[in-house]
Order: sequence, then structure tokens, then C-alpha cells
Amino acid sequence: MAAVAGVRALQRLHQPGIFQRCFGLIPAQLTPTCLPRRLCTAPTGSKERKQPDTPENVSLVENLNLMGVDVKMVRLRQPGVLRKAFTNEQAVALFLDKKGAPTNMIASIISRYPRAITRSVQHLEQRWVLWRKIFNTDEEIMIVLYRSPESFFRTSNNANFDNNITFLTSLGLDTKDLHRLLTTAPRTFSNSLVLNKRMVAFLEEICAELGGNNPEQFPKAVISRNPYILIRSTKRVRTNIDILRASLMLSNSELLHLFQGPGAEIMDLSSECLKNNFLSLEQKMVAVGCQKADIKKLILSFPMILFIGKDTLSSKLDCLLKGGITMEQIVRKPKVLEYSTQNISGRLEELKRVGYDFQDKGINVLDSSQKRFDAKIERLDA
DNA sequence: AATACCGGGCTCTGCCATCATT
DNA sequence: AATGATGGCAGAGCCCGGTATT
Repeated sequence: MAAVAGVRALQRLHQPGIFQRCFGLIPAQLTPTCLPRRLCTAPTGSKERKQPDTPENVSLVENLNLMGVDVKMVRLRQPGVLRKAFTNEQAVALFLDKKGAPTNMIASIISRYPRAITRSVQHLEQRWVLWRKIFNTDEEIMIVLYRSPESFFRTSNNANFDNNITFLTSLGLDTKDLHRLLTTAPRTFSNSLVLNKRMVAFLEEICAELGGNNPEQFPKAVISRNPYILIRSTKRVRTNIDILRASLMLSNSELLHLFQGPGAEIMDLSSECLKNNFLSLEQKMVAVGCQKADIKKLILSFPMILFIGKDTLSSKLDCLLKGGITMEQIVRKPKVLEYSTQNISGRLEELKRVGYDFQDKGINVLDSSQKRFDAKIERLDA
């Protein structure tokens, strides 16, 4: 859902031959992301960290350097690892190598999650087998592992993984659902069973609270629509429900209906984000003369609109309005907002060129695949 | 044949705080 | 005390096509 464009672009490269193609990308990927926050954190007075007694393990550092690991990054992320007397960097690297990861990929993985080198090969072999219960190929695992080393390496509790599979299956999720979960939200499976159970119990509670007559199926409905839900806090979800209820004056049944349907996808938004996006949408709509009822209608029929950040939404709406489309039309056919601003503006231009009349013919033409749109233009051109 | 309706496919990490463990 | 394990957080969309309808 919230994939950043760059991430998505990278994903597209992850088709066959991923390892080779990632080659050039790794260094650039590695460096920029994480430095700023940490470096900016000024030591807070008395809490200033004194140098620990144990010095770094020199030969380990040397080893890592030879492997191409970004030791500076390791020092920032998990400095304790560098002070350990015994680590498994060679064995871990060999393990990953056997699974098909090239050297620079291995270096990137260790740089981003140094604790990986404290795992034993036996543990990794086990873990690999577990992941293969859900993924069909080693390459599938490698793609996720490379994307998110932390998800793969963070826990030393392998049994927990199995327990989670059992639990999730018991909710009615099938292998396809699990595959999707492990692909898109791998952290779900490193969550403790207790944590996952807590969220599921919470969802059932919510359903009952909202007057649903079948609370046991509710978690499955939400999870299969929103694979991220299990890596969120119940607090966040609760806050979001309250925000939506209050800002839209929703009844219990309206809320229930929303969350069982497309609204499941916005349950896990950062609460501030949800609030802000709502406020800016409201502001925008009021400015062009919409009523409260219009706002409610729009959000209920197309909750994903609250997922769109302030600036993106603003430019998208401006683009449509400038193109001669009215807010009323958008409220009636909100799906046009699913398309990128660039896409929309390109289509508007095309349609303007052929003299398309939105008043007359509506705006559905914007909500279609590229193929269909092109065919449409061709017909209009003829 | 063209359009409308609708659901589905892709899709998320890396850092920090706070426990528990040793 | 230092390290390990775990929970929580911010950030934030786009596109396609099957099938019913007209």
C-alpha cells in the first residue's frame, strides 16, 4: 500500500534474474536512508552514553570490512555486535551464498541487520525450511530477506513461526493469504504469537462492539484486505476507529460496514496521518462548496482517499477541477482518484484534444486501464 | 460493442524504546 | 551493565480486466 515510488520501482526489477540486476543498486540503496535521525540525536544530558568497557573485536571488524560490510553503519545500528568475541559472519555469508545471494547483497544484508551474524547456521537452515512452507522457491525468500533483513533475522524463536502459521490458518486464512502476508508484511511472522493473538482478539472485540453478529470471521476479513494490520498496534487501530467515528459521525453499523469492506485498508494508517489527511480533504471540499454529507459519502464509498497525502491529493483534485470536472462528479465517481496525477493530467489533455464533454458523458472514461483508454481515444479520433 | 461496476493485483522498512535475559 | 528480543512508530497509491449492463 504505502510503498514509496522508489521501492516499487525496485520491486519491478525483482523479476527473474533479480540478483544480478540488483547489483548496481545496492550501494545507493544502502547509504542514504538511515543516517540522519540517529546522527541528529543529541545526547540527552545525564543519559550520555559512556564508552562501554569491552572494545570492538578487531578481527571481526577486519573480517566484515573484507566482506564489504559497511562497518560504520553497523556501528550506528548495533554496536554491540562488533564487541562480541564469537560471531558467525563467515558461516552466515556462506549460507546466504549457497542460497544464491551475491557478495554485495550479503554485505548489504549484514550492514542493515548486523545481528544476523550472531545466528547459527543450524538456526538459519531451520528458519529457511519454515519460510519454504509458505514460499515455493528460495528466490522468493531471498527477495524478501534482502528487502527486509530484519524480518528474517530479528527473532531467534523458530517455533513461533510455526505457531503463527497454525494460528493464522485457524482464522480461515489460506495458503495464498499467508503467502501474501509473508511477502508484504514479513514482520507478521516474527511477531510473537501472543501479539498476533492480541490483535485478532481486539478485532473480534471491535466487531462485537459495533454490533456485528459474526465476530469470528471479522479478523480474517480485515487481514485479507489489509495484510499490514498485524504489524500495527491495537492502540493505533483503536485511535483510527475513534477518529473516523467522530469526524464523520458514523453509526456502529456504518463503521462495521466500512471496515469489513474497503475501509479495512485505512484502519492501519498512522493516526496523525489519518487525521491530517481528513482535515485537508475536508478543508478542500468545503472550499469548493461541498456539504458535510458529500464528504461523508465520498469517504464511505472510497475510503482510500484518506490514504492520499495532503499534497498529492491537493494536486490531483486541482488537476481534475482545472480540467473542467466538478467536485460533484468526483464525489459520484471517486475511483478516478486512484490514478496518478500524471496519468490523469495526460488523459485530460488527450480528452481535451478530441473535445470530450464531461458534462455530457461523465468522467468514467478516466477510470479505465491504459489499454481501454487508448482504444477509446482511437475511436474518438476516427 | 461500448460502458459501468466491481474486485483484485502489486504492495512495507528501518529506526527507537523498553522490556527480558545473561 | 550490556546485550538480546520484541513492540511500536512514521511515512503514504496505482493500475488492470472480468463480467454484467446498456
